[in-house]
Amino acid sequence: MSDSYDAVAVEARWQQRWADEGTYEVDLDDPRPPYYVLCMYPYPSGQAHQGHVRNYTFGDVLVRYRTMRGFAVLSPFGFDSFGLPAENAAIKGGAHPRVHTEARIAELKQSVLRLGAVYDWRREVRSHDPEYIRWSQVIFNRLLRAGLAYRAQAPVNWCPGCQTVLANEQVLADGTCERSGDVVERRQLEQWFLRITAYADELLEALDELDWPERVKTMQRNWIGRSEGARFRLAVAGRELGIDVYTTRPDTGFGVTYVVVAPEHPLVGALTTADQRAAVDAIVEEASHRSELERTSTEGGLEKRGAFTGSYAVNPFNGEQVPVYVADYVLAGYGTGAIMAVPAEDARDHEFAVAYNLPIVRTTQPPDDFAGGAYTGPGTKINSGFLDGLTVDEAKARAIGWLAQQGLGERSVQYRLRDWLISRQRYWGCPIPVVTCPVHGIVPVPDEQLPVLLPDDVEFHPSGESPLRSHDGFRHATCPVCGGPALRETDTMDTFVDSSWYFLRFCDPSYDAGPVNLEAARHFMPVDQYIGGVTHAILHLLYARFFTRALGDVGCSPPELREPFQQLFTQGMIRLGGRAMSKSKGNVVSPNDYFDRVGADALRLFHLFVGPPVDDIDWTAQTDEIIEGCARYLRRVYRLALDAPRPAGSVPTQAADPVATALRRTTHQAIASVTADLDRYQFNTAVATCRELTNALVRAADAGVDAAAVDEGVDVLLRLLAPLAPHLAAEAYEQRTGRHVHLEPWPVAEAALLVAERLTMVVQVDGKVRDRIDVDPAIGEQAAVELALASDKVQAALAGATPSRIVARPPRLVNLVR
RNA sequence: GGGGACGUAGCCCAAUCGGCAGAGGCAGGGCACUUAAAAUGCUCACAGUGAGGGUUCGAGUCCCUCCGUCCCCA
Repeated sequence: MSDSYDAVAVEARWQQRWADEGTYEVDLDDPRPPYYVLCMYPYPSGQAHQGHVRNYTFGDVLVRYRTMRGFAVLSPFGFDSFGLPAENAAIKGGAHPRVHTEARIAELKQSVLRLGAVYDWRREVRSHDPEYIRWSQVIFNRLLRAGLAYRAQAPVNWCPGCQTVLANEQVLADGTCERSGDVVERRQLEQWFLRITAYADELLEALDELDWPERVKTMQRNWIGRSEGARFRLAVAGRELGIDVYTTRPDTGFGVTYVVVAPEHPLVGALTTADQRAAVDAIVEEASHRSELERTSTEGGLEKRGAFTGSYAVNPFNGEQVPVYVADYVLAGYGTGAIMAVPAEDARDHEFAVAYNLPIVRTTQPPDDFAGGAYTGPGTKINSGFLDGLTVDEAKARAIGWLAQQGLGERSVQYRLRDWLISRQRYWGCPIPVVTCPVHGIVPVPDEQLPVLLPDDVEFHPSGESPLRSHDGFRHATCPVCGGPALRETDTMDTFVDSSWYFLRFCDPSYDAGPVNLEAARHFMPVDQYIGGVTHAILHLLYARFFTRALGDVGCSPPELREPFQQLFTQGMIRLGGRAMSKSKGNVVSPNDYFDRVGADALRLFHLFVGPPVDDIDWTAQTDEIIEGCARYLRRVYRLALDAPRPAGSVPTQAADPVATALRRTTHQAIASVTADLDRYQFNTAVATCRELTNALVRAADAGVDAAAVDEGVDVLLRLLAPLAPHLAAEAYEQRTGRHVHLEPWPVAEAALLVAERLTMVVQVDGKVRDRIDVDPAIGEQAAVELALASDKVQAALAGATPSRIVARPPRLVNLVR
């Protein structure tokens, strides 16, 4: 039964062989040009899910394809092994996070191996490894010394149920904690920050040069949120106080009819008069319970979300006194935490003004058909004193100049981006390596004493409080400066820190003179192809870009390396029942069942074939049938490879055998087409082309077409399939030729065979197809028109009329217009 | 509310520059092989491109409006 293909056995054998022979291990001294392919390293959640399969399949296709193209492809793998789920499991009575995590890693790794995706496993990195912790902490120390890490008070998301600060993404849209469901509060706490804002401009500008999806670049631009405007000081009537405001619309200064300060603004107390105290306090109290999202939304109106402080500010533009309000729609963290409100030209100010009966003065003339409300478009300035008659843009510049001249303010650039809060009151993360000494204050733990490791003998409290706080052995340390007693920092780092530099560590993961081997990083970086989910479009990718720059600037990485990921590819999501497939939603479909039933190649082929890699896919009732069809196709290829005639001399010439040449044409066109598709991530059409070639070869073999031409086609087919269905291609190729397909060069198309011998030229009369004529592809315009006019069908359609216009696009089309 | 992407056979998807709407597949019908079934092979049908308008000799492709789905920002 030579025809039967046992996918499971064959796949296991080749996986073993690639590992044993180190087929995909590369080193610094490799003479081939380097190429770095990387899939985002996963959080180890146990068995792989289809999203992993999709991701690693795409990556593996590129690794194998680039290898056949002659590159030394660096393809490492690792695990983002710190994080909340493991700790939450421990709190609920599960195993210790380390035990839990390592079991999950083993499971996930098993799935990845069975997928047949190839990695240089010598380079495996795991965030919770002591060596990785050590170097993360060294990096922290460097950033601290350079002033890029600092400690400060900041308003944070505090979950009273979990007794910890939450990251923004752990707060649900309704302002509750994703874990406990408690309403998240805003609190002022001392936290560690990384100064990503120092790189805001650079991170923004460099986006232009990146070969990334436009969508992702746009998201990053919005996230950084650069805006230009003015910052100036408003005097408070009758008081020795000034309120600093920031505005992107200094041209609207004459339309300011009130001023708003954020509930957390430091001047709230001073501005509030005795009779307004109760109302203001109520707003401040309420705002502390609302999420930022709720506060900046106008959903449900702005009534009851602000209060008059009792104070008045002076509008410097016209000298009028305007009331100062406290309202939750102004955030303390953006700009100066206070705004000049222009209800005529800002939607939220307008809504607030209507709700509180405040005056509205237009300063830009809206168009005649304007429906009313706030007008934010361009136009001529009105009611604006010295700005009258100017355009909005002219007025902005003039207003800023005037403010500066008066000594009131200046041009100012603001970013929406804030510094990165990395403190987590959690156990399962990289400890922040500092101690607090009563004499010397905050002191970093010296490099030679690193790593500061997590103690294993801890108890997890259902309250959610970090076990490090109550672990005396960890908590009590000695001051590195004086040797006296000191308290160790118990906060750990956000896991996004770990994932911000792992790609640099992969270049030489055993390097022990620093976090990054500069020579290896210069050799392999930047990552040529980075592949992952679009869910990381903002945070991970922005942090990684920041780290790459910051590490270079503090001497931990090549300083000339500014961008980590040259080319980014973001794959689509997998949905089941209309929702994203994810473990937390409990709707995952395990790949392991498919490995057992139809083999990894069939599942890979499905993911490649079902649609464009960027598109989301739906896992439906039809999915299993398509996968079954992929398995059927692979068996068909295997039979073809075993049954097709072996070479019998060289391929015949065109003149000697036109049928064989037609087959060769199909073969070589397939090479060109698949090559172009793989270069553009169009895996679905690459598979379609392979199937087309297969159909042609099966027919040709059955019809007894020249054996050498069929043999050439089968040889090419198996090489084209090698990146897509690596086990089957390897097995079939070895059976047929005795050689290892993954060590073969990628096929090259013969240019002469890419041009069709004959083409069908369409002849239209008045745009309607009237005839199709077989022509030489090199036909000239005149000859094409002559042929068209010679057609009986065309003459019949013309009905004796002479064309008034002839559009000739040889060799494809001639259109005769009456 | 603002910005963006998408909408092609029953279903998933193709269609370089605006030039024959169909490459590939799933499901379905028929036929061959078979005692039968499975497996395999061959074969057939199925849409005029969400709706409407515009530009053009010619529009799935470009422009406008509307509908629907998804994403981002508020």
